[in-house]
Amino acid sequence: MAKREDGKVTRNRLLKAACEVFAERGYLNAKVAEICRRAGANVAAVNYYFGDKDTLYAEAWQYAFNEYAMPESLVPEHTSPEDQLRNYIHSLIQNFMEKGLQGYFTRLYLMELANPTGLIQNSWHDMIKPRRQKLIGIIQKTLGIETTDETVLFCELSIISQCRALLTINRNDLEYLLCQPLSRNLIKRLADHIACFSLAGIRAVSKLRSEKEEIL
Amino acid sequence: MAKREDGKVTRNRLLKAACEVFAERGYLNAKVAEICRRAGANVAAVNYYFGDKDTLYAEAWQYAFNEYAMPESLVPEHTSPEDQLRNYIHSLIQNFMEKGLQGYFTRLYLMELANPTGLIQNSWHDMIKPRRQKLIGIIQKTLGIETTDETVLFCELSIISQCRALLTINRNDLEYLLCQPLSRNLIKRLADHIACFSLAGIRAVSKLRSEKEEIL
Amino acid sequence: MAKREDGKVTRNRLLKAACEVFAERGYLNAKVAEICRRAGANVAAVNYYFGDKDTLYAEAWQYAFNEYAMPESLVPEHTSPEDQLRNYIHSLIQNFMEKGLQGYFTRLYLMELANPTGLIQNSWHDMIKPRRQKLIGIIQKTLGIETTDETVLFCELSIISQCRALLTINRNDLEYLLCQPLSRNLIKRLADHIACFSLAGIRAVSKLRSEKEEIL
Amino acid sequence: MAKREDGKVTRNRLLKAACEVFAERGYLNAKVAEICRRAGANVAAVNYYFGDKDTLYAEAWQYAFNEYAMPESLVPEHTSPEDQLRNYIHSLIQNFMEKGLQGYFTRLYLMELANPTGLIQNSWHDMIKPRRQKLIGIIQKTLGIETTDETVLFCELSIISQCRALLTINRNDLEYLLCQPLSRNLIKRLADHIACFSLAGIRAVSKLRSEKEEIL
DNA sequence: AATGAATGAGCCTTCATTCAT
DNA sequence: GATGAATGAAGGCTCATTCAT
Repeated sequence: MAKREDGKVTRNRLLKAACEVFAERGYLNAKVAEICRRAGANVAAVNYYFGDKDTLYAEAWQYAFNEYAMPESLVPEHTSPEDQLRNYIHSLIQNFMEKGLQGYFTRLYLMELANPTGLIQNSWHDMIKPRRQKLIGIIQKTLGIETTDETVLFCELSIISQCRALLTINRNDLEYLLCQPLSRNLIKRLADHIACFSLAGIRAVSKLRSEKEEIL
Repeated sequence: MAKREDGKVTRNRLLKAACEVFAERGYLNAKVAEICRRAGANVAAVNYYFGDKDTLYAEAWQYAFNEYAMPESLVPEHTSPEDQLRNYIHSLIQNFMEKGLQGYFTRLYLMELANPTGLIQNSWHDMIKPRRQKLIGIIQKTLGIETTDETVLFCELSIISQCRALLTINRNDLEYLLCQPLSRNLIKRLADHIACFSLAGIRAVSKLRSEKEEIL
Repeated sequence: MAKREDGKVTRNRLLKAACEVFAERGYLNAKVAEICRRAGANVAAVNYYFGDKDTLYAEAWQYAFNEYAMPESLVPEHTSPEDQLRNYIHSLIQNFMEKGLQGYFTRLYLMELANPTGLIQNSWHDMIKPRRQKLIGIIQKTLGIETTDETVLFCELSIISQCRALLTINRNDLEYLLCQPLSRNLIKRLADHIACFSLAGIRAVSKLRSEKEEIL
Repeated sequence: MAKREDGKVTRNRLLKAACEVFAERGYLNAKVAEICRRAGANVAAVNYYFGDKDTLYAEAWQYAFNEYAMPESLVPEHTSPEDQLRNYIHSLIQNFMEKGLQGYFTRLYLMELANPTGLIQNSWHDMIKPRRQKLIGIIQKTLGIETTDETVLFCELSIISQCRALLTINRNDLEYLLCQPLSRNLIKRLADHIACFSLAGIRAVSKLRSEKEEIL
């Protein structure tokens, strides 16, 4: 019985190590040998437990999502939509920028976006869905509508894009662009900026939308 | 059988093939052998003309930038800042979305962002600089200031991020997010959205900035 | 078909084959593939066990030194310095000339001298040290001194040079120079000659040295 | 007519460059590309003028011998055999140790000894012969005999070996062995040592020889 | 006569995977 | 159930050589 336990333990250590290495290096640069080494397991362990590298990758994705992904209840309910948006953006950006276990999922996500391996297409949308709902809800409240039309989706895209860009860019380039070193405070100011910028944006396109509708 | 071409001819064929393959597969997945094959040259051709894969990569970047990148004079002068911003965003996005096979530069750019090879750091900033100047100028005019303080750079980042995101995402995912197929018209509407959204954003943070200054 | 040997077995076969090939062909001409072939192993075996060709080379050196080098106790104690010197030279030369295929170490040594790879500099002096001590001791006794001044080192160099030269020269050239085929007896006479020649040499420079000292 | 001249000029520049590079790096490490570069000629020049690398090597040997080898009349006649031997050794060692054009031949010679390419076996002995005669003559005079028996050849070997060893060893190792940095003065003292050491050696084996003959 | 473009054979190394134990 | 030994396919690079001009 102890042995069966050991099996699961090793398997989990492999998954954790896989998240680390895939997140740090991307799929191609990640070496199964290193994953095994970090997991304290044999070189053959990956093939033994998962069959091959591809399968390990897909399972690591799931694992990362379950273990590290942004907590569901990251946005306090019962506050104004404006505050909710600000909160959402802040928590998203902090999640991006801070090193640590919670960053794995976002990194994997990013890596996959830029270099699609085609190995996780099945689970991709399902994993993303709950997060989207939250943001879309906030946008709808801000706009004062309940439908999910093009305008809402465009706003979602604008907000997500601004947040995601901070991770897409490597630290050096970001510091070069902003002409100052990254600090906790800078990140906070950036989040404030994005919230303010986006809130105004939402409202502006809201007007545009109303005008269009009136015409129709 | 056309041997002994001008030398430059083969070299250019290699560069073109390199752009294709690097853009399609990324640096690691790109095989020197395939580049040579596509260029109709011998496996040793890359070494002969460029020394090694790294150098070829850097030169392909330059080549892609020169051949395919957005034309310098993309924004008509003598219009209102609002129109200039709209124009800038439209041309940027169209460049991203419509070039089809010829969007090599943007693809290379993206790949490098996600998986920095560190091989083009020297030329990187130089290639980007003129484009930035243009956008920063527009933002300054919109804000009615001439300095390049944090607020300006934040706005630049917000705008660029929204545009770039459209390429970060692969076509299928984008269509999934927006719940409709990509069309010329959709792209136009998206550009309009980003312009409107951002213009309002700039103005909003402008106010914030003025308020801050008054306090100081 | 004897797969899954102890691991050490294959490793040792590789080391032995490496000694052979490096000794026969020198570092550059030695091909990893041939070493593996001779060891009955896969091309990747060298990488598996040693990481790369350089490390294999360094380890082969150690192996050759341990396996084939001249036995420590080559000189009987408690005899006159003259006899000891004669013994030392005889055993050194015999070691050089007679070991046939097993003279790996001396061959490697020579190859390295002529084409320094810089890969064994660390172990080099350590491996040589004990042998030197023995000879230096004999020379000191012959000179009747205990210090290790320049004169002693010059004598060491003279003696070692004469012995080593017999290996520096290939067999054909040596036979050409001496106008007779190499035989056990010729080697013996050569060793006698070097011993006699050197003994007289040591004594001569000894006198020179005493005279110098008197002047000072 | 000027063109035919150019051909010979280039050919000679190639030979000179080949001597340099072969002497510096040995046959295997020498790259034809570098030889051509140093000669200011095309990559294909070696093959054009000499057919292949091997032939160039052989011709470079001849060239080095003719151009750089020790001058015939290096030993003043009409002095005592002792002085002649001292002179011979001094000039030989200086020839070895000093960098410069004259060192090429000796270096090529050495390289070939340690890593026989088998490409110059034909000319080898012929090129060496005149130098040997000079030394053998001196030894014979010192021994007071005219025959070239084994004893004479052994002495020749002993002397040459000591001199050659100074080049066989790389500078660092030599300084390590002698516990002091190489200086012009040290080289002079070494040459003195070898002369003194060898003179005594010759005389000692001379006695041995006489005794042997008496027995016979 | 001489050159620069182009080639191909071969080498070292990497790495996911397999297999006997 | 799990491991360490062993493999093979493939990649980047070197370099002497060839060939059309």
